[in-house]
Amino acid sequence: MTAGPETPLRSGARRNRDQIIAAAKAMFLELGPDVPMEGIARQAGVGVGTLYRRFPDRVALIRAVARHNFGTVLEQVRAAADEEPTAWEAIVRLLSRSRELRLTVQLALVSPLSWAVIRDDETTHEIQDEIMAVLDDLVRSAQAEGKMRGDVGAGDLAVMCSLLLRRVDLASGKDPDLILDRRWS
Amino acid sequence: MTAGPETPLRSGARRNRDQIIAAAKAMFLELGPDVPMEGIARQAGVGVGTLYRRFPDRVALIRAVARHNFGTVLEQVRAAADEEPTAWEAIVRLLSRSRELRLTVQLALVSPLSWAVIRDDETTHEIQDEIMAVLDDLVRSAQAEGKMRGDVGAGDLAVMCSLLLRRVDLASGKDPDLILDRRWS
Amino acid sequence: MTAGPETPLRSGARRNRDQIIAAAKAMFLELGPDVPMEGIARQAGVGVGTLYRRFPDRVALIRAVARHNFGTVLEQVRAAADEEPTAWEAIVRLLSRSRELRLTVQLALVSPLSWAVIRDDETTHEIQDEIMAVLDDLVRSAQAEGKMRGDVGAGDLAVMCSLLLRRVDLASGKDPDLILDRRWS
Amino acid sequence: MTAGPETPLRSGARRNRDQIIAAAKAMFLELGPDVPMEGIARQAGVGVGTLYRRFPDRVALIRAVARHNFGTVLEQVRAAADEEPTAWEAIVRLLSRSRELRLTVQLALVSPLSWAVIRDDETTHEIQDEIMAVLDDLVRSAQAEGKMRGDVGAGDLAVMCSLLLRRVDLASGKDPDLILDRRWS
DNA sequence: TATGAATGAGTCTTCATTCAT
DNA sequence: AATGAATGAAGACTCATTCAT
Repeated sequence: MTAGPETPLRSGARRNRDQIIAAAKAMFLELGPDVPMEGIARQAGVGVGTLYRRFPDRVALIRAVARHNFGTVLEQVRAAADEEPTAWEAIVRLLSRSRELRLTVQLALVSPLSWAVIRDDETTHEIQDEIMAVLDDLVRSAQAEGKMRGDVGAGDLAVMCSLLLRRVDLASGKDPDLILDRRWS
Repeated sequence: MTAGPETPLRSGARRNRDQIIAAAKAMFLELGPDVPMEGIARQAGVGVGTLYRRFPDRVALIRAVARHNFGTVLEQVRAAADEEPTAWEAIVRLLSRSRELRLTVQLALVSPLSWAVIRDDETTHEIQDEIMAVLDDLVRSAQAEGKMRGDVGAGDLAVMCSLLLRRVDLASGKDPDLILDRRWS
Repeated sequence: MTAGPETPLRSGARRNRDQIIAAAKAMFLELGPDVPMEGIARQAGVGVGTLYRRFPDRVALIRAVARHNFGTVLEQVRAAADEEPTAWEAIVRLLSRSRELRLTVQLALVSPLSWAVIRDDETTHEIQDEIMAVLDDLVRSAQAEGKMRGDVGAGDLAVMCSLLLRRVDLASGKDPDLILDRRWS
Repeated sequence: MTAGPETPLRSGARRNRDQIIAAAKAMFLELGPDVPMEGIARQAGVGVGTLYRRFPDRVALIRAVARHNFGTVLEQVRAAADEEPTAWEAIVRLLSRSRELRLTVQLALVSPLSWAVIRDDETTHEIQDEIMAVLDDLVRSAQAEGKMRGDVGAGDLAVMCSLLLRRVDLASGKDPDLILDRRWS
């Protein structure tokens, strides 16, 4: 018996977990990451107690949502790389049509708390690194395809993505400086 | 008596007001617009009561900070336009060196509340319009100078500034779409 | 299990609710309807949070106390009508010995806030109407018994009760005029 | 010179005082004796500072308003006694047409605080005693005139006025008992 | 294991009172 | 003497978190 007696319970628990993350993601986006935990629980169709059983506190929940978000972005990035005929088209698809990317970014920016949670979560970093690796490949391929200016990989894509996905601390005094001088000519 | 009839009261009150806005601006940036009002008051060196006398509630305070921020941006934009020898250099100076711009933007993005406050404040809109007017002039001049590609005015500058200064609602379903296709070639 | 599915939770909650209303009633009478909510909670033996869970704000609490008060008056009026041998004796019992009636009235008069709450609560009005219906019956019966002057029903009883139980607005300019002329001869 | 240099100032001060009392009386009636002092000051057309110069705290203000109210009632009672041809008519005029009386009463009942202030103010008591003295005379005269039942003086007039003007503590357990038994036959 | 009632610390906000001008 | 700005203590209310059922 590979499937023990716990399987149905596990799947119920899993459903709960997913519903909570989905509800939290939606409410974070709409109302910021300060929404009452009880509201999230209600939206997810569970009691607060259940929410707290899965996620010991708000930070844990934000972390889980962040991982989920970045995980989805990673999937989309890979899908684009796999499915589009050229690297260039993959990049265009990602940048112009990825709503997920923007939502993910928004969560990261939306509050000092969520920013800090993401900054400090190693698992999220790993996902971000995987995303960046795929993107780097894409950029290099696109340049090899002759579809992209040579200075873009470290420039614009960074402005649009790296800024968003990397741990750049906007509040710190250190400007990433956006490589702007080169760009506007 | 050199001073006008209300000068003594006004000057103290004015100083307080400025201190409160400065404190609020700093703390909003560092900790988000949810920082305890009492903390802001302490930082400003006044009692909570004084803070509430000037700004009936948090929204009023956020609004005042936003106006102040955008007002400073406007000053900087005008200063750059006036002081730099060419429009092009003015643009570069603004985009590469304006910390104020980034801070202003950050407040706008940092929470649903501040976003909504800015979106609904007519006075802020007027300042934003003035900023955009100066920027439009600069872009047109830079293009006349031959220093800027013709498609930039409506493109990149918009990506960097318009997105930031205009009332684009990131949370809405409608993508500004970022004119990306043209950009990456 | 003898108890129904919600009995355990409900019974504790119900007890809390009753304790809160009792505490509020007592403190409203002694200190007015402005007593700190926290004091009421303490008196009731619960935390403030519990108080607010049952009654979202002070108005809701005043309303609940008013309904409870008038409900008790209704019970007493009915009891008097049922238990006394004659209508006349029922009336005397009510007017001379009903402490509840006076306390109820006092809450209504004690502050503009409680006055307004009672004035606007339809449920309270319904209870008041039931009270008045029983009283009307009693007066008519007493007159039939020959124990009461014919002009009393619309006069003194109204002065004492109707003024108290009906929605007469003392603060308005319109005098109920108290049918005084007839009375003092 | 009987009128010293202070006379104009004194009269200004007196005007201030009167305005404050008038404003306080109006606002106590409308909003209860908890209205913000600053609101009273504004209504009176003076600064808070001035209000506090005249009345060191809220209790002093309530006391002053109470004295003023009862003083006006006394004037009206005397006027009625003087101007009406018979005691009976004076009584009818007072009870049926004295709006002042009701307002005065209402202030006394309206909150535990004002109740206590009136209960403890000797000056107010003296005014109340004068009022009662005039009323007693009127009742006795009316009875001599044969216009009033002999049991009224201690009964109804007490119910209507004494209850209102005397220091009966409604909240105490001791019922004045309203001499009801005799009344309803 | 899921639920939601209870708790109370943390914030917001008001307003009596003081005091510099 | 009049003014109204400043203060901070007090009270309202919310919500994260715990825990009995």
